[in-house]
Order: sequence, then structure tokens, then C-alpha cells
Amino acid sequence: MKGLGELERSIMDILWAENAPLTAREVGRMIEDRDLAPTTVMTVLDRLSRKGFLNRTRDGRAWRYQPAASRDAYVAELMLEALDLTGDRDAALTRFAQAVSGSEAEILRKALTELEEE
Amino acid sequence: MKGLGELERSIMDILWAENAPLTAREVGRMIEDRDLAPTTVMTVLDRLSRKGFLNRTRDGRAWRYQPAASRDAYVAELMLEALDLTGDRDAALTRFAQAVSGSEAEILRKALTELEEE
DNA sequence: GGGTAGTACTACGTCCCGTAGAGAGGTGAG
DNA sequence: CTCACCTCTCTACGGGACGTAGTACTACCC
Repeated sequence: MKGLGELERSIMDILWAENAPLTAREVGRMIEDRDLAPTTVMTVLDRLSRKGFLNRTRDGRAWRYQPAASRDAYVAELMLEALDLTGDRDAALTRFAQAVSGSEAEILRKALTELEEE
Repeated sequence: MKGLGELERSIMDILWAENAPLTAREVGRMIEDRDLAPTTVMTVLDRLSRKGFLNRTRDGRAWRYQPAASRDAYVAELMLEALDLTGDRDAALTRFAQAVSGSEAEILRKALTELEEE
């Protein structure tokens, strides 16, 4: 998987937050702060779908874009990818476990426990 | 933290594997497969230390480089960084817990348990 | 004192990404 | 019908990171 640039991530954030597939125009309207040309938004949406982050379907002349995977799945995959960089996965995992804050350790513990019960 | 390129990572791998600080020449000798010019290795080592991944100390005219942090710490930090990308850390953590394979889930569980006991 | 090793500085090509214009083709208003 | 407009696709440019390396200078060994 390739990483995302800053604008790409902003746009993914919008689409992740929305439940319905959006057109380029709709996305553009939601990034007013950056005052981007419409084609800029279109280009980025196109690149994102080319990279597999978005799926798109026709709606008249326009495309509607929606995330191919949930944000959580994306983040989890990034984490697994980071984990793959190490030779010693166990050590890295241990380290990671120590690094997460208390409440998050609790979340992890719970998720792992549920996992065990299945 | 910035990511590492491929050559940069190869070189970090060498230095992480070694316990002693190495000179550019020594590092270069350990990447024979790529047949790099000595200056290439030096440039990359220089960039890595500039980025904070390596510390260097003088040894005669030469520099000796060694990692500023362990590989595990680096990987753990990458994982935490990925985690920061989400709005919903709990969901992402849960997802992550589900994604790690069984034996690794075991490692995580153990690390978390030890954490709890302290 | 000349070869060797090591350094610092500079450079070039490539790829990714932010950004956007040009041109093509449909569409609705008058 | 015609024109303004929307949306698409294609092309492009500038900056930054990275792989790669040359050059020029200095210091040491024999």
C-alpha cells in the first residue's frame, strides 16, 4: 500500500465521514477553507481511485466516489505494515503494547479477550 | 517523523543489526549486492543523521554512526503514528487486534498483562 | 610526497503530490 | 438552435524526497 499525501488524506477524511458516495463537486464544497480549483479535487479523487482507496460509480455524467475500505481498516493496515518492517515482531509488539496509554491498553486487552472467546 | 526510503532502510537495518557504531566504509562493505559508490553511502548516512535517525561521533577523520533509537522503538512509533490518523482510536485498535495473527495476539496479550502487573 | 581514505558540497534524474489549465462533449435556458 | 456551463480526461509544472554519484579538499601512511 502507498501512503497518502496531505490533500489526499483530507479528502479521504471527508469521504470516510460521509456515508453516501459523493461527487467531486460535493467534495469540493466541503473543503472551502483551501479554495481549490474544481479540477484539483477531481484529479485527486481520480488518483485515489486509481490507487484503490476509492471506488467510483457513474451518476449521469458525474462520478460518485466512496471509500474502498473503512478508515479503521486503513489504519490497522498501516499498523501491520509498520510491524512488518521489523525483524523481531514480538519485540516490536511488546514495545508497542508498552507505548499505548492506559485506556488504550484496556481497549486492546478487551479486543484480544473477545478474540479469544470466539 | 518522516518515513525512510528503501536504501535508507537497508542502511538502518545494517546499523540496527550491528551493536557497534560503524563507519561509512564499513557500512558500504556490508551492502555489496548493490555496488554503490562510497559517496552514496556517505550521503545517505549523512541524511539519516540529519533526520535524527543516527547519531555520529568522530573516530579520527571518519564518522562512526549508530542508531538513535532501537528498531523496535522505531516500529512502535510508526504504529502509534498510524493510530493517530484515525478519529476513532478505539475502533482502530480493536480492528488491529483482530488483524494480528494468533501467535502475535498472544504476545500482545502477554505484554499487556505484564503491563498491568506493574 | 604520492596514493588512499575520508569529508563536505553540489548535482541530477525520478517519482510523488499539490495544483491547475486546456480541450471535448453533453445539458439546460432563452 | 445556440450559448453558457458542467464534468470529464489529459497534460503539465513546481517542489520535495530519495537514490545515486562526482568533485574538490584535507589528512595520513609508507
